[in-house]
Amino acid sequence: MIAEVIVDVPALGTDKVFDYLIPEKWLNVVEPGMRVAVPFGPRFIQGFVMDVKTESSFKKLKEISGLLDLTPVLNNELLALGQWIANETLSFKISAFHAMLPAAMKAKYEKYIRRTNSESNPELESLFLNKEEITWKEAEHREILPKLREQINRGNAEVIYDIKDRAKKKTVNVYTTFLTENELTAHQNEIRANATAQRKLILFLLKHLKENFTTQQLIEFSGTSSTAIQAFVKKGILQKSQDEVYRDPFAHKEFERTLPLALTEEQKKAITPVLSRIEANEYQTFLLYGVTGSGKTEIYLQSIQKVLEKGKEAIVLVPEISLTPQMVDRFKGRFGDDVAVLHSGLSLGEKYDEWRKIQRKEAKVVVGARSAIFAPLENIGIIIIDEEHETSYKQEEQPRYHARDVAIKRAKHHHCPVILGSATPSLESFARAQKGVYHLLTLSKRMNDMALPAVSIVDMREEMRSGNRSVFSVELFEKIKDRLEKQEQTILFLNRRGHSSFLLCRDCGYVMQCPHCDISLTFHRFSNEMKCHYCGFTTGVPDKCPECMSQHIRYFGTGTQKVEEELNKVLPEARIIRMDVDTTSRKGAHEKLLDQFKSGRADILLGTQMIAKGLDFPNITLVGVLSADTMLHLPDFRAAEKTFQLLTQVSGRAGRHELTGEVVIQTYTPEHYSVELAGQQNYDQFYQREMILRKMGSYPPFFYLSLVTVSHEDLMEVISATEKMAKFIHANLSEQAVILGPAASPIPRINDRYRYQCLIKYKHEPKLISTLKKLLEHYQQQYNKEGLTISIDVNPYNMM
DNA sequence: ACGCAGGGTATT
DNA sequence: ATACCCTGCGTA
Repeated sequence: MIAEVIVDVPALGTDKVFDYLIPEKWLNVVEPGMRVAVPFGPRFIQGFVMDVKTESSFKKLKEISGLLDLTPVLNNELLALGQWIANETLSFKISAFHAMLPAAMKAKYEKYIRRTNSESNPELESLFLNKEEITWKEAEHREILPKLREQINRGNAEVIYDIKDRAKKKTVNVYTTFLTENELTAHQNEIRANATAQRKLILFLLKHLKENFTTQQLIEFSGTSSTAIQAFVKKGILQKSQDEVYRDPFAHKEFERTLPLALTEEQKKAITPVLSRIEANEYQTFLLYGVTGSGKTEIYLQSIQKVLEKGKEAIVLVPEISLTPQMVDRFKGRFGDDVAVLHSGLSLGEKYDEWRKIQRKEAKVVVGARSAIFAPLENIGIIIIDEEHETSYKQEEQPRYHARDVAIKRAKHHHCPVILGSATPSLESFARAQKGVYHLLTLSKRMNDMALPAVSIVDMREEMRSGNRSVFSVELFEKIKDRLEKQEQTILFLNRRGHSSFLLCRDCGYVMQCPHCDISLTFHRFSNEMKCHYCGFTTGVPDKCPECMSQHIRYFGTGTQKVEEELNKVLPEARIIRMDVDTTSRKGAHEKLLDQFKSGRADILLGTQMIAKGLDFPNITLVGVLSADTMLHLPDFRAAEKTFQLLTQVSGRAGRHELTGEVVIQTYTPEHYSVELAGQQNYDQFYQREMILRKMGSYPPFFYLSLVTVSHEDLMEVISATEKMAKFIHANLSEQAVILGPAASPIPRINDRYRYQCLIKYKHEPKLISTLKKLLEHYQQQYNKEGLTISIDVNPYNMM
């Protein structure tokens, strides 16, 4: 028998199956979806078995050299899904498969040189330093590779390729006695009278024949000692073995069980079509458009309930870590141990264990970030994507897939519904719902009929004119003070992204730039350095302007730290929690800070992006957005949409319970429709206005986009290569396709490489993928020879 | 004539 | 990706 294998080499030339003989001993073991070790050229690497067949057109086949799994890690559905993703996103198949599995399962290669001749030989002794084997790295370091090669040729040594997983299964030692009662009694009589620990242990074992106990359990239950256990192992009374255990990230957490809540009329109306699709085993994508606080989660929970009752499984996608603690509480509270959680806050090993729990069918509900869409469930009854509009559902590295597309693909396979939920749906999804491609479900009322918070928009230019140069407008400041007096809580939101604190000379306008990238350097207070966020370049902070020598060189762009300092100055009595990358990078810090705020041990929660979503605390009655327009001016056609979504989401944090909420949005562009309409919480009108602009600009959802970015050290090379590519694309697509560019990328240089791009806008281009594939193949030689890089993003979200 | 570096190429 | 082979140039 012959296996078709995709090898672990992400390159154009190897993105196809290679045939290998299946050795006799594994004839009935090797199956599609398993990972195997294969000889590839002179080395050994990992590969995925695609198929098993009886004949090959290739003559001299090599044998599979090892198995990495005993059961397939990818079932047929996932195997096909991976190939589909590779094709749609122009990625290598191997990259797609890696994206579908926990990182722990990505192969780790280690190379050794082993001594095979054990006869006394001074040269071998000196090379191997009296060891059996040395690592390749060590040999390289000691510069003895040529000598070792000679020994290998003489047959005195060999190269060993070791392929391992990145994380191991965690095991504990367990002990069992397989002796009979009589045999144990015989042993009992031989134990010295003063060996109390041993006596206790044997009495205990007599009552628990053939049962498994860990060291801890034995000591605890029988009052014995670890020495006694070891002694029994030696005597053969106890058998030691390894038991696999899961690392449980929630081991020390109790989840309060909850029961389904009574649904409102509106919720009932929304859930009915979902339940009937679940019942009928039919695919349908629903767009659940519900204002913040309208009870979308309860709809998710009760839909899943139905799915579980039918004996099926569910996937729930949530955007990144930020809302996971609260979300996890709700899902674990309702479904207990049936829930597996996959998110980036878990360690490599923890993720691996959660994944295996799913694969072994020990979990039925998977809650997780983007990659959880690949959960190895075999009987999916529903897929839910919460905060559907979030851009984190698009992976920005190869394979550049969108979890929404994958969800729909899987749902069609499993004949089950998908729910896309959002208070501010992406224009793409809302337009599809309008067209009837998705089924629109609307929740227009907040639970308990709470009013939406009152929003006031403050023009910061006015503040500036009237002499207020603080980051707080008079109105916001007064309101914060008011909350402090009333002992209510405030959230202050600062969107630092795209507006990091850069260094600007007030006299000549000099902005400190990265010498390798066309981007300004960011000031890092913690390390007191200027840093480039793209290439990592770091330099000291100048005390005068390098251009004009002026002393008036200042940091611009207000960071959370600066706001915290200012708050401390003007409101020394306020207890502040700051949440940003710096304060939440430690494991569990996120949850800790939120708990602290929730329990009322702080008055103000000051933070970035991460506090915009999902927070639901009863005592928050004021939300302040310090500057609403930081992302409005990014070179991105979705800038207005992102601003609207963010402002609406943040505003939704206020007054979700008994107390009414207020929102203050500070902005330099109060007249912009995204700011104005977010203030009114008017999605529908925003949708109308934005759609007109999208139509005029031929942008999604009216047109699809694909972005080709070319980079090279030489500017002229990039321009001419990109021009050729634009022509090539143009020649291969229909007349309706619009090709923009070549034009310099929004960040024209990163890491000393110039970047040019070419944007393709199209409605229906069946030949697009094949054209882009041809393009990649065609320019491959150039790519190799001159260091030209081509990257293609089909349906890009990040235009940079 | 040999040695080494750099590029090109195949990997089942 | 990576190990290997080949070519070309430099040195002996």
